[in-house]
Amino acid sequence: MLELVDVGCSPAALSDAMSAETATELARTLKALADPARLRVLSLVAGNDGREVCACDLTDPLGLSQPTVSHHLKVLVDAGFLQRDKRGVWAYYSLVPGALERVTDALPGGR
Amino acid sequence: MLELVDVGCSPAALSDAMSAETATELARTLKALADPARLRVLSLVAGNDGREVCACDLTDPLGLSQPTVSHHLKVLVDAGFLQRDKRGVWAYYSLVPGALERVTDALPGGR
DNA sequence: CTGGGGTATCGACAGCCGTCAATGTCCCAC
DNA sequence: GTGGGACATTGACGGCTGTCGATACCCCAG
Repeated sequence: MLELVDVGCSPAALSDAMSAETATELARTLKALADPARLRVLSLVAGNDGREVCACDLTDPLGLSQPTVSHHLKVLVDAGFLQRDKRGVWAYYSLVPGALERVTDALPGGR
Repeated sequence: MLELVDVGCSPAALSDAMSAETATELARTLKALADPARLRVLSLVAGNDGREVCACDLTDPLGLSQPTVSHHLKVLVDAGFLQRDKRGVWAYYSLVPGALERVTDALPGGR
């Protein structure tokens, strides 16, 4: 007999996947990045060489209403990408150092 | 008088943001990554040291139905992260080299 | 050719998300 | 204290998205 069947598909031959919890966590962080408006916010803040950016500076270049900008800022703060510093009437935002690097390192194949 | 008003907020002092088109494009790519199931798929494929992974190997570790897995694979292929090689009845998937690096480089502050 | 099995597609449905107008909150100027 | 302005929150709405069952496609074995 000796049926050396070449299956062409060897199930269960996979090394362990990223755990479901890790994947969910990372996905939540990536969702915070996966929006044009938020990417532009980060770009604006990052483009200012670490200087803080006032919320009032953002609604014009983004072309969005003030509540919408505020919403996006909150998402980025909650995700750990931005930090808020409210001084008096104004709110200043700046990058959290290393936040983006931490995400790219957590990606599959990310070192 | 000499009112040296310190405004505390200097609008329009921002360098140019990422263009709306670039942001939309990058956001679309990131959306493809921002899902637990898809991250685990990439992790499974990447964890196999470049060897191809058969679609039939994926539905079990993911705990999802076959159509759903097929859907996620299509999203990852369309986004340029995976390439499909259908040989006979089976479909083999492998990483597109450099796809992930290209995304991380496009991120704000992503040099 | 016929049957069987691996994949892809379709249709439907629930839940999430981005957006805005309206409103609330809080701090400063007067 | 009173008014105004900057920012946050709420509520509502349309659109997108992940999921599944059902079904179609397609290749190989016999």
